[in-house]
Amino acid sequence: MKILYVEDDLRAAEEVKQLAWQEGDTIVVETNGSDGLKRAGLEPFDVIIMDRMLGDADGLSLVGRLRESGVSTPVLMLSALGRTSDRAEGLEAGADDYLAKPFEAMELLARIRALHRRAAGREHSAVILFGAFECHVKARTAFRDNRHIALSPREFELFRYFMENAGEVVTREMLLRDVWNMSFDPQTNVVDVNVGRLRRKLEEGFDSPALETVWGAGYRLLQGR
Amino acid sequence: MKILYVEDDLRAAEEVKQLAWQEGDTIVVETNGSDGLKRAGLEPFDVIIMDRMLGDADGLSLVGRLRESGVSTPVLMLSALGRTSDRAEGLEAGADDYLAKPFEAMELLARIRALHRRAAGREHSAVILFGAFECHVKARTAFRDNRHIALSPREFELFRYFMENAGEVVTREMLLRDVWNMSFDPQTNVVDVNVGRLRRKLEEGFDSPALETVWGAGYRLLQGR
DNA sequence: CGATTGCTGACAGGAAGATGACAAATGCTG
DNA sequence: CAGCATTTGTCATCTTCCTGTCAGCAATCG
Repeated sequence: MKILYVEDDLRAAEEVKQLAWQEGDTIVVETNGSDGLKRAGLEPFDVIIMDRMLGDADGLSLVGRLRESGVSTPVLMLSALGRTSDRAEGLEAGADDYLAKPFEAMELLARIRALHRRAAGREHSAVILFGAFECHVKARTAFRDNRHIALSPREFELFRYFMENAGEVVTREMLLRDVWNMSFDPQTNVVDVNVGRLRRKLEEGFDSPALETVWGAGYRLLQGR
Repeated sequence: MKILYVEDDLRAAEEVKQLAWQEGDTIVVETNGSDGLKRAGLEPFDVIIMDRMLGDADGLSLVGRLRESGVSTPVLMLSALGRTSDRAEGLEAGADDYLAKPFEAMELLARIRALHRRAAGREHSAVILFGAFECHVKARTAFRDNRHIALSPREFELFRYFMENAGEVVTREMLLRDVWNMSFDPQTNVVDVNVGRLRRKLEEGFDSPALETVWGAGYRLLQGR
């Protein structure tokens, strides 16, 4: 992945650069706004990281000018200002994500990667891992602790959805909308029944639970170990 | 060349990484099995180097799962075990080469390069291997466990297509488009019938199944052992 | 304890897939 | 060219599997 990092704090830039290099990404650092703008227009980057406070310019206006000149590369904005209003302001200016300083270099890279995935439109990878679970999308197979689990079409779709939202609460409305493609309430308990079926298959022969019921809200996929 | 190196011994990884970088190759290091698996499913690599002994997994099973999920990137397996039986085991699991520890970083890179050359030519190579199956494209012959299997022209085309997409789900639409060269739905069950015929020939006289029906999706070629 | 929310087994209708029979097309052989 | 074998698409039928519905029961909450 090729990244442009516009930052005047060289110490911070160096740390991120090191880590990115270890991860196999290339980072080009520009230390002021105008050079950054120039560079972004010249070469194609996968992602741009932009500090909000630069010596010669405001990150906000830089993003604006970038967008104006037709550069649609996703931008992650960095700022010492952590207030929610700043975040909103940044996103409004055309940034795609916002991270408050100070941050862990690792966190930054993770956000960058997520941003890139989102932008590339390939949110879905061939393999999704979470806890003891594996979802092989292309092969349409599911595993728990390396043990294969046979799923019906609907169950697999459900499982994949839970894997894509691993650890988060998934509501019945979300499932109806995204798995059943229904925007209305079918007045039945389709979801419950099918989640129940999936749960049984995921838990049969294992000790720890796989799907947790969040009372009054929905369901949540657990680590499974 | 872009290389994925799954290794928990960071010292060893670093040395190889340095050298590879000098040679103009990019190495991404993952230090445990599940991250390695995830990464391999996300990005395309030219070659994967995999340590056999990892903290959280066995390299052998990782290769197996990789192959099952449709990743056909060549894999070089590393191991402290130098016995010939280990080598054979590694190759059987789906690795393409095997190198005993300790090794010279230079030697590793040479092997990697050789592997890549071999694999690059394999795109249109005469032989496709997967599990117990062999497909000799030029000779138009098929084998399972070294036993020859007589196929009709259409059956052979089908078989080759399954071999090229080994481990992944192949839909009826894909088959119609790529094997029958039909962009429309013939409203018949041509595909079903012919897959059935192929299946019978591939399974007659063997214990384990060869073609799995993935309900609501299509078919999938299995390892056959 | 009543009300709400969630779980589960049974069941039926239907969709998806498998298979045997048949026929048209092709190609080989004498 | 006739005769035969092989291939391959079509069709009808049978089988298997999937999945929504519902009713009754269990769990949770106030």
